[in-house]
Amino acid sequence: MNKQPKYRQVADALRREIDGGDYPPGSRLPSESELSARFDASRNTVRSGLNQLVSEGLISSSQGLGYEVRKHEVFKLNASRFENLTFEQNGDAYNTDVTNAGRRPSQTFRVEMTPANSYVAERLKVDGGSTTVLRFCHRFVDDVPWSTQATYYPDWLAKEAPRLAEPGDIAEGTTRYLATAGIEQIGYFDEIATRMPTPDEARLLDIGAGVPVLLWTRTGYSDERPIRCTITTFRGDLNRMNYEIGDLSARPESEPK
Amino acid sequence: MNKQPKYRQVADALRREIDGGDYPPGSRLPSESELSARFDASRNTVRSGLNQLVSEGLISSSQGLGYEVRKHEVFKLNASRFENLTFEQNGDAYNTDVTNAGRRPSQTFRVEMTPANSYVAERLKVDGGSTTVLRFCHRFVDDVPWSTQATYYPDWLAKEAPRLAEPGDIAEGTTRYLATAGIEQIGYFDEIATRMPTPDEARLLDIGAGVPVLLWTRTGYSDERPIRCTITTFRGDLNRMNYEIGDLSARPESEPK
DNA sequence: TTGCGCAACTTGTTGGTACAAGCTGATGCA
DNA sequence: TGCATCAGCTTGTACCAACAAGTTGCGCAA
Repeated sequence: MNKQPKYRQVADALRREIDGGDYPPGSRLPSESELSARFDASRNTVRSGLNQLVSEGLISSSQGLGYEVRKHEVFKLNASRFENLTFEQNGDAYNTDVTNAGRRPSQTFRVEMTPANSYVAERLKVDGGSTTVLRFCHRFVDDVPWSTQATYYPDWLAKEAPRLAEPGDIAEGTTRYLATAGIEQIGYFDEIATRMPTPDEARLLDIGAGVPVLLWTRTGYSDERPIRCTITTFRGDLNRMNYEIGDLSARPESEPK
Repeated sequence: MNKQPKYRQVADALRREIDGGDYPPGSRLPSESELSARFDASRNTVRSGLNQLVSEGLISSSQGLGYEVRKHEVFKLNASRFENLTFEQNGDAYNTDVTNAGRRPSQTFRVEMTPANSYVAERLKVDGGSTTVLRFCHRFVDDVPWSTQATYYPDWLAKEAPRLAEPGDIAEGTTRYLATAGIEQIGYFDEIATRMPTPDEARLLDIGAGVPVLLWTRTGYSDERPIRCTITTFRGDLNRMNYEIGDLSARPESEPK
């Protein structure tokens, strides 16, 4: 006989049907009571099964509406080209990338002075708790929260490049501005991790249960020392990071889907 | 008043206490009935709250034992050095990396012929369903499942380098073997994504609920065309990927923790 | 025609109960 | 002493009930 618990049978059956295309992305699942009748299980048991799929990120639910099959269009971010070392873009690579994809970018922005936490302090090689300039972006694509980006600059750098600590955009791009101030960024160290979002992140990025975040930390170096640390938090279901290494001339223009 | 539902209050309180160190990694939480008394909530409500923390990956539960605070030591993988273009390692970068970290690596290995799925076919620029050689690794660190790695080689390459399709290791490393066969890998395209594991992946990697997987796809190119596609699936809680770009001479040897 | 409000659906929350199943230590028999 | 068993803890599964709260559309009143 079937020794799987009933709630898991429900989850497995629905997962198969979703994967098989019976319920395409964006469509609605039958209601809990219908499923309850179909599987001859109590509403609680059906809910357990649905909950499983929610925490796998396959479906989402809203009160009064029902369960919907999640649609996920991933957005590709070419990290090795993102701020190319030879071709310095003017900082809004995000804007051009999103616009090129036919989507509408928007963002909120703020600047503040804040003590470095241990994670940032370690990467900037400054003392924990010492002051840093934080430039923070909250980015949207078609008004859907997409990512948050926090860039920390060490105190000594803000003294040499005072516009860093002023509110408002730096039109020519911070990297280029720093170059005019004599600080040239010649290398990066990228770290990529994933985990489930904290409640704060889930709120900021409007992440439902079952969607992990992709954490991207980029530490930029001059020829002497680290000059910035950028921590970007992406919705894991909507983003993919790409790196090109070496000679890819054999690679055609069209990227894999 | 507090308008948060009770099960969330339970989750938030416990999360604070775990983050605050009241329950260090590896320690056990009070039992459901104790928590039920403490929060003046039913066992079901407490279970909902605990379930929340499980799906955040913060705790795990086992029948008969109780709830345990998860410990997570991340393992750093330097992807840009992993198979350096100038310094060809002999393929077991994984073994040396793990051994250097004072851990014990082990793996199972198999070779098979398999039709390419659309994901692989797109990257190898072959027809969907055409035959590929699959070399598959299931890797462990200290007997804990760590990652699975599936490398697909196109059919035409297996004809030029027949040892690819033979079972058993290629001692000098596949990259080096391919070079002797006149196939030189001169560039990579890396894609990194994250999502919740499928039930299969959860089983293979022994992933509890609430832990995402990190997906790393590396497509290797010769000067003419793609020659391999490696798909690595990591436990997201135990791994972090690093990339070095540009000149990092200013970066000291010691990596950030 | 327009718009308000309610009925009838949906999921969300919380309580209860019962039994199954896994783990641990104590007890007692050989 | 050594080992089997069992009591008493733990979480896992499954059911029931009731009400809260969000959404939708129908129908009636202005």
